[in-house]
Amino acid sequence: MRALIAMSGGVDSSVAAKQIKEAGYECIGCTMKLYENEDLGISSGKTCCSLDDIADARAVCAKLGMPYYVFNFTENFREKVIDKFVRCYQEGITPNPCIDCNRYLKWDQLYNRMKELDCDYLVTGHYARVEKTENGYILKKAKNLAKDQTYVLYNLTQEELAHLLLPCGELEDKEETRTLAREGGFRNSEKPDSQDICFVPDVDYASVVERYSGKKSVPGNFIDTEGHVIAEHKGIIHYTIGQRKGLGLSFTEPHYVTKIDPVANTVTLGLSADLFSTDADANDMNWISGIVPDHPVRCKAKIRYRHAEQWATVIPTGEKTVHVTFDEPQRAITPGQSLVLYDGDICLGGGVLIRS
RNA sequence: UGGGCUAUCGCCAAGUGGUAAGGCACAGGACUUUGACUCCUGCAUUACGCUGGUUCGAAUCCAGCUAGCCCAG
Repeated sequence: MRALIAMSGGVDSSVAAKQIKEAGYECIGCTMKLYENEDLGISSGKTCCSLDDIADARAVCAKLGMPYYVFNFTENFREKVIDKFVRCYQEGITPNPCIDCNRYLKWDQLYNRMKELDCDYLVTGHYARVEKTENGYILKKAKNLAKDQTYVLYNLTQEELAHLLLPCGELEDKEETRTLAREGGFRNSEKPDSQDICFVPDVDYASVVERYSGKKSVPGNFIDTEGHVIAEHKGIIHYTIGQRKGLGLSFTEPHYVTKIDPVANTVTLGLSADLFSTDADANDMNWISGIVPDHPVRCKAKIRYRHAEQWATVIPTGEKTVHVTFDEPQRAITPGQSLVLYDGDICLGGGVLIRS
């Protein structure tokens, strides 16, 4: 059996490679080059495909005795991830580029490369598990629940799951991951976990939006829930629902962004209590089973990566759309973020929240 | 230029003789493969509009000045 291993240069995917190699697969390592680091002024550290990262991945492959390739996916990444990222912010919604990157790069581009290279499986360092049941494949949470990443994998299909191996899903905790990396003698065994948006050099995503779009954000009005103008904002790309910091305004109590109107170019500010609601709609829905339920589904749901899943009732309203009603009001349900559904430790699928 | 009120950190605001609460904002950190949220830490060191006075001791009492607001003009 042949496996193509997607390696970021980080610890997790390096350990994934080690596990698969030791399991007896014929392995090929690869890294997707997603953007020109030089353009963004990125040197190393917290990204997933800087020159240093590629060197790390290459070194691990050499250690494991497997061939290694770098695939240039910069065009695809720009089109499917960055362009969409920019467009979303300009429309006043808040994208999750990691989900798009997985969907369009890993599950589309890389999956095709796997086939072209005559491999049977694609391997990544994600913390999640794939299992085969009598009713098909299921996506399960990782054993290491603290690192579970099923949230960003909800777009997987039966066909893709059939050719996907996620060895990190079986690891108990991060220390086990690092121990395996040390055993392998990997030079990146102590490398910090990645975080932040890989193509945003510092925390300033807004300047990336401005640079890629070539448009300066246009200041507009902060308004209160009654519509009264309070002050001027820097442009809607700087805000997201539920945001408190960076408003530059002081009141007797904390204020949060409760609404963004791209047409009027206004940002509504309200109190924490104004952020809670029970209902939302999502589109672009993917049911991992491949079957759209013909009845309401009782399950748990998350509305952001780091959100404790909550009980909800999900009603399919079309092939690709659902309406969700949470048992308890949820804070800052944000258009552009993903709604992901769970039945116990099984990820049922998910979609993208839209303005209601 | 008659009367009244108010002047404390960027903003709001406690404090009424005993040696400057708190909230917001801001900064740094933690958390985190998205944006947020959250949490932690820091943030007026003789300083409380200015100048004097009373007092062992004042932001807190007194006087004058200055500024702003309000009501009469």
